[in-house]
Amino acid sequence: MSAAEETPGVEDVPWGEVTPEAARRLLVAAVEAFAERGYHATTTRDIAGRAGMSPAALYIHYKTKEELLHRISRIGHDKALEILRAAADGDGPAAERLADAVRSFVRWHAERHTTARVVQYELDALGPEHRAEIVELRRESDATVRRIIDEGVAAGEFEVPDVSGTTVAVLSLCIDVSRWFNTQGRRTPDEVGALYADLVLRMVGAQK
Amino acid sequence: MSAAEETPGVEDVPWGEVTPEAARRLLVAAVEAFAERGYHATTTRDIAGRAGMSPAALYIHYKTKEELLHRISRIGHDKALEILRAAADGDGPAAERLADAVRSFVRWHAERHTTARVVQYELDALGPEHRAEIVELRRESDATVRRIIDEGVAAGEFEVPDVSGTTVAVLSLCIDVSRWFNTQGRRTPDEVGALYADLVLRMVGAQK
DNA sequence: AACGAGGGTGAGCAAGCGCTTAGATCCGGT
DNA sequence: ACCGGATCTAAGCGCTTGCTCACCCTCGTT
Repeated sequence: MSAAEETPGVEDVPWGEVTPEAARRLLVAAVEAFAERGYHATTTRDIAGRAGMSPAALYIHYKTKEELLHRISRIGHDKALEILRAAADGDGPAAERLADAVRSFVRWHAERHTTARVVQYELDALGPEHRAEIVELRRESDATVRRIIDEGVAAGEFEVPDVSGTTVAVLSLCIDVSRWFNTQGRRTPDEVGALYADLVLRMVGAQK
Repeated sequence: MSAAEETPGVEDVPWGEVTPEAARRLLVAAVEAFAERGYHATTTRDIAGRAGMSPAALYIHYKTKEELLHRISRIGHDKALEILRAAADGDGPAAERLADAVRSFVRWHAERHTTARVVQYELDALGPEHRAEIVELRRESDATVRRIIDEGVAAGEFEVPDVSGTTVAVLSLCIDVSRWFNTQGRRTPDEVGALYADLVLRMVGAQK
């Protein structure tokens, strides 16, 4: 178990960086709606309604429905990448850093699976420029995980025949948690994180 | 390597079971469109256009757009389950059967990733009864994989602390191949299948 | 007291949606 | 030669969509 209790600071609220307050309410409503029904099946009226506002209010804070998705996707990817980097930049052995990365990354995808579902599975609904921007962030996530595995192999901690293939598999495994994870299910985010960290260590052939 | 060569029989053509020919053309067009843009972003006019027909022609062969998705989903899930069961019902050791299952399941998800993407990720667009029917098929896929792992543990071949969690992870890993796999990418479906079979054997602690 | 800027609304526009209908065309059976 | 069913189309109906516009309300400032 790692340090998880903390004083409620400035940016601990999930969408604390989004202001003003009405814009945040709209964004939170959009995340819920997109996660439940998908971007294309969600109407701007539905989003505004969930936020307790008229349909026109949405366009005071966002130019288009697509801009809303982009904001969600951007903030979510930034957060995901930050989580991976925090673990990767530790100074323990590669096995420990990889386990940390998977554990916290998976925990985030489980705990905030509504957000993660939108962030990870609605990429294609973005316009070309916005999509390109997000794809670049994903490349950095990939590079971060790959680096840990590379270092583990170099240090003789891991035994991995195909580093880039294994990297893709590890990220895919973690991301897909947001698709099947259910808050009403048997497992807590912490439990899934622990299970997945163990599975990934096995995948890279780390000795226990 | 398992038996995979067979004489081109009645049902080897991907959508051979769909008749008449115009209905099949529409269904194939729908698979492509749904995979590219998602169910909700696809219009009936687009589907009919890809099949070289007028929008109204669709409704001669299918009652609604949702019925098209259901037909695709049903046939796809049947095929996926059949693949898993063929491997699970083998008579070798559990490790071999698990590797076979993952290899062929992954190969299908890579080779036919357009179909698989629709089948695996557009479940929520189905109506309640159709969704329930498909969910039941997924439960059977889960049970099939779990059985192999259970038997491997019982035989002392595997070392798995959490069988149901590992089952979910294995299936999730395989299914997500259809999301990221790209025909233009570096890897062939066979290569991904082999890589994933190896990774999964590691996940269950099979001695090599 | 008057102001102006920003946040909000009700009504509604143009476009596109899933789907229907009336009628044309094809074609094997008698 | 004629029929009847199956297949397909042109046109379009009723509705919803993303988004806009003219207007109103609430304030801190002067």
